[in-house]
Amino acid sequence: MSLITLFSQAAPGALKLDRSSLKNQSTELLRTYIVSGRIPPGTKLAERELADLLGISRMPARDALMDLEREGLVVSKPNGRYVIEVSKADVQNLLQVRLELEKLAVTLAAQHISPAYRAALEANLQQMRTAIQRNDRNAYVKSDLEAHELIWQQAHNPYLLKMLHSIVGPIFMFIASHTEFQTNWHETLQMHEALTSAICAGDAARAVKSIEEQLENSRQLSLRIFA
Amino acid sequence: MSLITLFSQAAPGALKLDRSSLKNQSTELLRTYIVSGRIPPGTKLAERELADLLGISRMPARDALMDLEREGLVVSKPNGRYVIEVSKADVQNLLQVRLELEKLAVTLAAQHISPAYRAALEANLQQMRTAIQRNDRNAYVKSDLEAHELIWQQAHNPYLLKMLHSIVGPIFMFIASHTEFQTNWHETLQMHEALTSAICAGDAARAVKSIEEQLENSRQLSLRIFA
DNA sequence: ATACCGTATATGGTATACCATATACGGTAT
DNA sequence: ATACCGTATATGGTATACCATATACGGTAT
Repeated sequence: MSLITLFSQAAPGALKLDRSSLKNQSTELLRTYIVSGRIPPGTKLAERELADLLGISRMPARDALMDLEREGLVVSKPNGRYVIEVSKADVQNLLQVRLELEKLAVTLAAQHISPAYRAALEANLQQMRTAIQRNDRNAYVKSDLEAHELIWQQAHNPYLLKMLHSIVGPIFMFIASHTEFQTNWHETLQMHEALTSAICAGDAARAVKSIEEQLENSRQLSLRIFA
Repeated sequence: MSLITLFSQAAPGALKLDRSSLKNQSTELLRTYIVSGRIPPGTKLAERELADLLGISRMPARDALMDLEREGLVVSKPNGRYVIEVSKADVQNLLQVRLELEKLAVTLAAQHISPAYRAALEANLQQMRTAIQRNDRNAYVKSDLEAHELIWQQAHNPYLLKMLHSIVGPIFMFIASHTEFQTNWHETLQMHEALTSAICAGDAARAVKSIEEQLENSRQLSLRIFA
């Protein structure tokens, strides 16, 4: 399906951009669409088409595409740019790297625990519980991402944060493009609760164990998708 | 010192670019100069100045600078782009992340050992020994980098490789900009030999231990620089 | 002498036109 | 019918002009 069709069908109102930093706005808009699966893997992304669609010139559109390319969500082929298609090996490799980075992140977060941070983690858990009660998938995914984001922030290592951001994009895109395979929400909630409690207790070892379980779970899910 | 002065003094011949892919050539040229310290931390990098210097238009120059910005070697401030200045905290944070990635890399490399790969590692060690005998600093640094590159490649995880590439840039830049603090070459060689032997034996645990020592050494060196 | 204000200047951002190259596609010779 | 060749077309790459904004700097009022 063409890019234009996808946009005009799904999001008639989402195409307005402020007149400041068209490049960054385009990047964020495209990233959201790609990671959420609304622009599916394999979609062709041509500079001119994108520029026309957003009502801007080729330059900011081009810049946005190059950003996403470096971010790993877009690949260049000799005849144009495309949304990445994540293979089985890709998911395994991505999760393998992510695991090590997340282990470091939870370890550092557990060392930097503070009352305010504890409260933020608790508030996030509450959001997740509410989302589950209401059966609100979007709210659930959002709170899930925010939980990790909180931990990454609290590690106080900007390089680690940057790497986690960049590796998580393709993983979430992959999961989003296979919504038919649902995660068990209650199970995930329990794992989040265990992780939060370990971090709040300053127990790095338990936190590492918890994140290992959580990502092993993701790995199993992705294996089922390819099976 | 201005960018133009730095270039014209040091490298009268290095400013020729082919007419294909000016952007990538500019990126590589600049990266080499920054990582080696020939363009020192804090240098201002203006699009127009760079374009004039290379005899190209602003667009490929701009693209190159944006590449390096995402790579972490350049930062944007409200009044222009600058070569990063690595603080004490930066080095610690960078090495902390690098350690986890390198541990994963040597573990995977040890699992993928093959005769051809063994030979490549041995050849690299020989290069390093020759460089030390000849007291050739450039050849030494080159063989050092190549040793790591070999291991990263052999891990067979493209995402890990990409991350290691991007994190090592600022670290090498930092070390290069403090050449007055020399590493002990023979000590480094011994550590490389130990690491190589562990990987060739397929002994992941020993390889991890070896890379830990090596990076702890780098950390101590950088601490001395700031002391 | 000092504080302020306004203009000059430098910067990155954006739009547009043109170029090089690779692909797609249709016509033509056999 | 098939293989080939050449042109049309789409793509990203590059050059250039203009714009918006932030800073620097000099003049002027007090």
